[in-house]
Amino acid sequence: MTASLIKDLHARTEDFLNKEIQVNGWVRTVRPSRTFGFIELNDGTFFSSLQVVYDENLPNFQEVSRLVSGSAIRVAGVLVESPGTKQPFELKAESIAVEEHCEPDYPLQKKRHTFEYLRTIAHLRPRTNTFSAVFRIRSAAAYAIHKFFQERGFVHVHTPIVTGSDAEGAGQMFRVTTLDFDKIPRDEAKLVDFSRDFFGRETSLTVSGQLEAETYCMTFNKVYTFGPTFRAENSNTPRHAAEFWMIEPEIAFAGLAEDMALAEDMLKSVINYILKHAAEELRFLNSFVDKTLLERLENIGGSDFGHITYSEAVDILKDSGRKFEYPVEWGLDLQAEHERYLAENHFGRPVFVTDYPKDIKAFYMRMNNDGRTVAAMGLLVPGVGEIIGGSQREERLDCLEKRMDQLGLNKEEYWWYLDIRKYGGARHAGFGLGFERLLMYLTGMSNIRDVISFPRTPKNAGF
RNA sequence: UCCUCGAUAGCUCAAUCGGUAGAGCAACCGGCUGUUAACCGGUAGGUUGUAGGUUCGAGUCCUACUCGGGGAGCCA
Repeated sequence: MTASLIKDLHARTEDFLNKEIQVNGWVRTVRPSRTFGFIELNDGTFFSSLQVVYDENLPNFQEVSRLVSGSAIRVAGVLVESPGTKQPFELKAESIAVEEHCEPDYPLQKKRHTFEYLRTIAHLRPRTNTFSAVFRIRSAAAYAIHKFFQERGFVHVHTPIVTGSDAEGAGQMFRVTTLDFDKIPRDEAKLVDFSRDFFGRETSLTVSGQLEAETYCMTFNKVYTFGPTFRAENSNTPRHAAEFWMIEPEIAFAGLAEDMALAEDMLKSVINYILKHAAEELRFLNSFVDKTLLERLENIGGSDFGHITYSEAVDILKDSGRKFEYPVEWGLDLQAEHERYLAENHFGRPVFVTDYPKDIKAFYMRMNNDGRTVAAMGLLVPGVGEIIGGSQREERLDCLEKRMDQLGLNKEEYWWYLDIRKYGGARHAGFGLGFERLLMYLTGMSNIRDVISFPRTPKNAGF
């Protein structure tokens, strides 16, 4: 007999009820009595477990009653309606074969563990309710993002992980090398001779696929990337990881307004997909992790995101009457406390902030007509902070070159990026979405380390 | 990297003024005829994060380090 999936038992119960079936899975808990007992069985296909009822007619009744949580078993029996109130049906076992016993020092218990402890057993934590919910949602959200872009004609571009550009400008980079650290080759000036390294030049892990994505945007009109990104910043916060996944769409013949509309549509689409396809998981997270989660996600579909300019944000903060630790002054970047006030107190929903002063933003952002702000946007979200950063890109070659000169950037390093402006460059815009930050918003988890399977943070790459 | 708080049994925590280590859960043994964080009884389980120091005596006070939480910076 082929094994049935617990997911299907829930989806098409009538097809299985009162029939002989087999289910393979892992024991979550056993509750034995003298002549019978219950097993919570989880097969990984569905959030909820299946209750198995067994009794002393099993030849291996004693062995089954002593099963340690975590053991892998195969159960054959009849699916029947359950007299208990916590589950609609249960499996009346006719035989239980032990696939593999679990050692008694199994670290997971039937009670609550702290997330901090579970991080030390990252290889086992997906077996807990919370993490199985988080990682199933992660999978569904990734699919929902591809679905959203593919259905709108976006081309998925795989931009390189290893990059030769040392000036992508988004942060500290991890170096990629095969040089022997005990015998580093040096040139006449005693500098490291990267011409003898694997790629014949200095290389690093990417901090963004945006510049490469822009080039494909000028071919396919609408493109997106979805891949790993690496930042060697010594950031020790619940919102930063050294390795994370980023989604970066880029659209041609479009400006900042279209860019923001795209971001809003995408977020709403992903949220609606998750509400529909991960309902069990969201219900669980709503009761045990964040009591406001479902309400927040359900409300977002019907509400429009806020829109303010940076200048308006400064005015709102100044007029708020709030005492902030950091000063609010036009030209200074918004601090975390300011962003929180805007998203959580003033708007109470996601809000786009646009048109930042040029001096606090990247060189490639399009200069506005006022000459002192750029067409940039950030999406602030309650509880997480900045989840998206984007801009209309500077498509005018002379403006871009002038800006690079002002900032002292080496134009030769960017020759191919500048070429795009020479050869039929068009207006275009895009943004970067931190996938883990989106997941924090979707799950209510408050630490980025708990929404990525094996998190890499400063001093932590043990798995 | 800075500020701040913390580290005690496998896990979650307690230990009064500095006086010599305690509970629940897990494990193990036994009981229980519908449980669902099952329940009841028992057994075992400790170099109190590491290294120093003060003291007759340190889980408790001091110093350094390691790791972790929260806040900040950098950013997504």
